Amino acid sequence: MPELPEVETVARSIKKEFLNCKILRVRVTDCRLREPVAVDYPSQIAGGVLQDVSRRGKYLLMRLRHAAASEVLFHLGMSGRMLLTTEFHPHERVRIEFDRGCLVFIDPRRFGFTRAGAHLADSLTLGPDALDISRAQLKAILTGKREIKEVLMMQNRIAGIGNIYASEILFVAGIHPLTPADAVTGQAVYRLQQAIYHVLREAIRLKGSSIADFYYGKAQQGGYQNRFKVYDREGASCITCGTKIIKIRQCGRSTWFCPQCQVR
Amino acid sequence: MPELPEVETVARSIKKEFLNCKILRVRVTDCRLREPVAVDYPSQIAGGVLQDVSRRGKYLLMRLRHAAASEVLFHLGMSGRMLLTTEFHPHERVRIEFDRGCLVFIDPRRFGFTRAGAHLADSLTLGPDALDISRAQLKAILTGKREIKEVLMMQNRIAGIGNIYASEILFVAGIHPLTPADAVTGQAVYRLQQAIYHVLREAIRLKGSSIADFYYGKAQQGGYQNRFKVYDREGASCITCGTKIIKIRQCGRSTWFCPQCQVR
DNA sequence: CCAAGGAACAGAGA
DNA sequence: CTCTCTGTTCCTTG
Ligand SMILES: [Zn+2]
Ligand SMILES: [Zn+2]
Repeated sequence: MPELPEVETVARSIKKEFLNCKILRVRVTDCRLREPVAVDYPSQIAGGVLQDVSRRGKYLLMRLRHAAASEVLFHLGMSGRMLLTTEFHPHERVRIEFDRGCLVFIDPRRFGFTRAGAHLADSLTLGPDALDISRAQLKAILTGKREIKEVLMMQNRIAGIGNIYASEILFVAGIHPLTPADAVTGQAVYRLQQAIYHVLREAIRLKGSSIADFYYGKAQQGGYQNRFKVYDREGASCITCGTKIIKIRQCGRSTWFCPQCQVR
Repeated sequence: MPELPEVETVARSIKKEFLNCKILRVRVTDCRLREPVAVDYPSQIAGGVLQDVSRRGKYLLMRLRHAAASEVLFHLGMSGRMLLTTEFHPHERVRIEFDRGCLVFIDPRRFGFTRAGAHLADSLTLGPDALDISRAQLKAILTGKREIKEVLMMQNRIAGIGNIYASEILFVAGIHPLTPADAVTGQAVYRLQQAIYHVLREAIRLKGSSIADFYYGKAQQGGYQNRFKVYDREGASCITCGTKIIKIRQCGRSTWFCPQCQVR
């Protein structure tokens, strides 16, 4: 799950719980993530006071005062979660103990990572954030023969969209996922921009999608998984026209769409 | 059971019984396998004459003449068996009636499948067959940090080895199952190649392993289950040094080994 | 530069 | 006793 809406949900829950709280202790239960957790990670952030929590694309950024490192960065990968709990979890990797409670990073598949330092956001080569990309910016990234589905997921062009929301957005925009990016022009650009905004906003409002055991904060579940229009609905009826939803393979990932409503 | 030696045994028994025999009728008793049996499966192979029976990794391949489909492919999954019998079996899924008798595919757990068509073997992304992998080929697949036990079971790297023979082979080679694949070098590669060859050859000679009610052909049993050196022998004494055999969990499967004889 | 595939990883589900 | 799929990203190979 951890695409833009899920990371946004997580960021908000952490901010609500721990803003201005102090980090007492940091425990790295298992450092073997996509990027190994640095040995000095705990000492870099211990003693820090949480000054802000924000999101950049799918990255989570925490700003600290009074710690060696001024920032902590997280990427949740495929299966990463951030829980507010004191209980131990089998796939727990990092535990940050605030004065008001614990924040636990759980990541069964180890595709996520965390890093402490300064100006960490600057090192990320991200395009404009999907939530507030302008129409001109969107138009500018729709270049080349790559398929539009793939381009929507290129974090260096537009940040925050992953495999679930790419399919959902293209359905709402009425655009066929195999369309070359540079063939998305005119009205379609406008529809795409609207679809990106509305799909992501609605998903954030519902606290993201909870599939495969995803939850956030105090083991709460999101609700967008009940609103999927095409994702994981192969063979089911299109909610608009009744045609059977099709699943195809695009650059190693699954894409779902309605062959009737989504034209090239 | 259906790893390389069992599938080889099954292939030989079918070839011996039905080579050049004609398929009179095909009945799909229950099409709900891992991959549903195609509706036109019976019509694709009825009338065919069995020209050859072979094995690719754990797959069974039958070549036909005079039928719409030139090949029939089987994978036995976890619990699949091929019996030469006229009697009905409770977990029977497909029955192929030759002029000389019946071939029945039985699969209680439904993890196997069968498919008719042309060039079916080409669609399988299998590595070199474990029975005739060269030392250079073996060396080439021993890359990455994955554990050697897991790599031996990756069908796209080396085809035919499953959970039973992986443990047996590593014991004979004197290699610890947790060793990273890229740390298996030099003499160990040679020992591994030899172990693969000899363990599988011996198992084929004994008609495979019969556990959990596996049998083949005319309800015959294999004999390799009486030769297991480590598989399913947790707590028993190592046949070489007397140390107690240990069972561990590796990527969701059980692995058995001798902590004394098998070093990293 | 682009495209495609693999690698890293663990669990669920068929 | 099996295989394929999954929310991501990065690297290598043409
Ligand atoms: Zn439709
Ligand atoms: Zn021993």
